[in-house]
Amino acid sequence: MVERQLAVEGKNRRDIGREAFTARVWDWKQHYGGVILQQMKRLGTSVDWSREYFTMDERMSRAVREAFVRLYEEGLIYRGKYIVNWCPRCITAVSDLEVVHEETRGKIWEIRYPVVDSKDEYIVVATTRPETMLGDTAVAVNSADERYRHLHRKHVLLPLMNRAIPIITDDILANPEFGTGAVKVTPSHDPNDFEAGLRNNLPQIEVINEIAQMNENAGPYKGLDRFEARQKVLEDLERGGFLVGTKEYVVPLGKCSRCRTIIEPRLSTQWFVKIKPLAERAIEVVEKGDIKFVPENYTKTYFEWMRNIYDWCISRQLWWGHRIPAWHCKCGEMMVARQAPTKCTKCGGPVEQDNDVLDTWFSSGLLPCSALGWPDDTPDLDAFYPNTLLITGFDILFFWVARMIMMNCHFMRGNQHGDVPFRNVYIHGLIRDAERQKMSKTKGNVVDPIEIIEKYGTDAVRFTLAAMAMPGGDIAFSESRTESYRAFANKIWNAARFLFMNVDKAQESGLWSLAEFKASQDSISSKGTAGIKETHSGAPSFREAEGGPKGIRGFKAETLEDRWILSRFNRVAQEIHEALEAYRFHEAAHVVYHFFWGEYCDWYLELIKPRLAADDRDQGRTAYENLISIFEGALRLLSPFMPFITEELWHAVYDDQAPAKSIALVAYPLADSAQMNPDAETEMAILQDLIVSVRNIRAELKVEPKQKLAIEIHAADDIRALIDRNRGAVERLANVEGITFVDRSLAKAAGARSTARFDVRVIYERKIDVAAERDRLSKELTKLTQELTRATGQLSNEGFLAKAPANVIEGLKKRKAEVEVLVQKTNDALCELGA
RNA sequence: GGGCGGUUAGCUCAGUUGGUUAGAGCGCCUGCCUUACAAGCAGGAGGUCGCAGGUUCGAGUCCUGCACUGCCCA
Repeated sequence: MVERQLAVEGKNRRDIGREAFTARVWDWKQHYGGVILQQMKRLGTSVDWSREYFTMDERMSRAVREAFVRLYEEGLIYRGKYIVNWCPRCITAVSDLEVVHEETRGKIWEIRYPVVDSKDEYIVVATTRPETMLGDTAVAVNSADERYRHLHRKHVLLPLMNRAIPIITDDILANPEFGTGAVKVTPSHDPNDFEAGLRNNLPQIEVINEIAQMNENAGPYKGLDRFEARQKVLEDLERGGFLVGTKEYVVPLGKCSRCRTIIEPRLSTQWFVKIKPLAERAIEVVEKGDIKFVPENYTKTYFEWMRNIYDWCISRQLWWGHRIPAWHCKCGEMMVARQAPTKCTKCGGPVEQDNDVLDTWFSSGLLPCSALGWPDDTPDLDAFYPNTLLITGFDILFFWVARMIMMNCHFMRGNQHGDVPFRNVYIHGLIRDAERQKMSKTKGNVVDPIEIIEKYGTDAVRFTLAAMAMPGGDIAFSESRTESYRAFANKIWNAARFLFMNVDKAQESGLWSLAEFKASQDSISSKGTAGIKETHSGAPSFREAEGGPKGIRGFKAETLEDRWILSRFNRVAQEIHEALEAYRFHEAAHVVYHFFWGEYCDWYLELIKPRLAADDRDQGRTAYENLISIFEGALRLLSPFMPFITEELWHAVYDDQAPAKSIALVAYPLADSAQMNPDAETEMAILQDLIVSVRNIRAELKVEPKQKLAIEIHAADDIRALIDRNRGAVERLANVEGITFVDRSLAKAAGARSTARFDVRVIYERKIDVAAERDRLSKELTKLTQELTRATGQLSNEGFLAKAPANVIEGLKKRKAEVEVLVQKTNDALCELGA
């Protein structure tokens, strides 16, 4: 980024020098590093700010030097002249991972090389990079290729350079099936040719320099840019009659991931980590399950890569980064040391530090232990290593995760709590932009979270991300989802307004006050705060809260809706707990959303309204107690997703006398199975069904919303009793005045609805839309009949009865009975309509 | 070329070890400013789960092939 700024000023890093450049990078870091921290704070991340560190801190540098020196001493770091991916723009080597491959339309040229001492005989080779022929040192053919058998051990004359080069056999490089079966070999400028060159002891002739210009070995082409040279070479080949043909070809081009410049494979002296020994252990720990990936299919990707790994080029010809702790003397001696030597250990002469810096991932790879104080034996290291969980994106699985595993397993070998850097790796999807493009600093398509936060609020943004974070999938950032979760935050706020409005009234009349709620909850905070303390078991931290209180305190389940909401709360707490344990954040978000909006607000608040104003003081007090205690529990459930709004409201619920400094510090709700009540849930479902049915009929009959109507209900005694007990609720929520129970079935009646448990009819004089009703009923009948056929078929299938689990059979029987009733009722209704 | 994933409602996507009626948000249609909330409430329409086979009592879910598509690595 700093280089880019310099480019705008018309400069490059060499113009200003190493020192000034480094200073500018620090400036940049000072400025933008702060921006990132600000973003984290705005996002409400919960981090231990006291342990903040920066890659270039002295602490980190010490760890890096220690790691480098140890690996060097163990023979796992070596220096050598190898072919590397070279970016002629950055003027540095880059690792394999930093090269992006792109398929580009290009050409392939066929060139003939005359055979020495053989008139009119040629070998035709094909290349996509004719300029590299200037550095050719051989032509390779397959030893089994009959076409060239007679030419083994002969030479060809390299056109333009007039240099005799040998014809060699190399079965790895030369594939008889491909093209002419003969290939030119340029050990200095192609990785495969480089290997072949080593196998065959070929000279390495470099013809391209560090900034991709032809050098003195390129003879007349010296000084030309590589692409200009390509044109010139082609022209000269053409003129000399060496160019046989040209074909269109899709060329895989390697480009620099930083600047998109085409990578030039180039020989240079670099530092490497011998990776195989480290990779073996890193594979083993994952195989043994010491480290688990979520989602687990990344394990396969990981193995795939680790088993085909190459030595890691760790040196960079850059100026920003950890400098390689090696010192060179004019006498040729090289010293690798933790402390800078003052003079050469061999000749006593002055020494100079190696100019290269380390690949940034070298220091990042140490992070799990270095951030905790390694190489010192610190209390932090003892307490927190191995870490429980690493959360990251799959795009740096190899860059970072794999290297952390390799390096930490190596340096922490023998650690009493285990050598692995972490137990679990949660790999989240990437947040992509609207076009599903990966966001990146260099591409400049980054959506600034602050902007979205300013538009929708942090809570909405966090909830969106949680709700869309299904394991393994990317998130195409969608503002419409964020919008709906902003509405959710608003819903929570409005629910709170309703509560506090009523609480104020109750407080004024001396009926009830938040102080009573606080008193009933005191025990909540006394036990188990949400477990910050980590264990070496690697268990998620919220497990720690299990010793704490369960369910809802201070709740008096007096009515059906009380028993129902209490049961639902506990079930939801249970579901969220399970979802979070499995890193299924989207499921947890979904469940809590539906609970709060679809159950607490839509039903419980509506049902409890009359009780808040009841004449009976005890009844009123209970209602407030229940209302607030569920709300408080819901806030705790919601707080990890929406920390800001829940924090604010939570303190308000305790009238600013909260039992802890923050909602984040109290126990996360735990389910209490004793507070679950399946009967209440079933009964409530029937009531909801009834209310919805009536609303439904009213909508169809287009009854004026304000007009209350009487209804008739036909149902079995127990259902009748249930409805009777909750008569008020039905009347209010279904906009009904007067409920009559009748003994005759209402299935055939107009303006009626039937379920398996009841028939309900709205008494209304207006004619129903017969055609529409018939349409609806026959559609339903089709569906029901299909279901009945399926169920009957299954239940008469001996295989099913023999093999299916009992509860499934039981359930199906029950359902079949219901469907039979419904088919009957629907048929009756249709008959009545004259169908 | 090798590896991994995706294909479910108009759109964006859920749907864990196969099990009763496949869900959500947005959008759409109808009606409501009902004193918490119009960023809302009530009701509704909309799906042969990519195609073709197979395993099974039972397949959106498992297997094989195909089509289209995305990503990673060479």
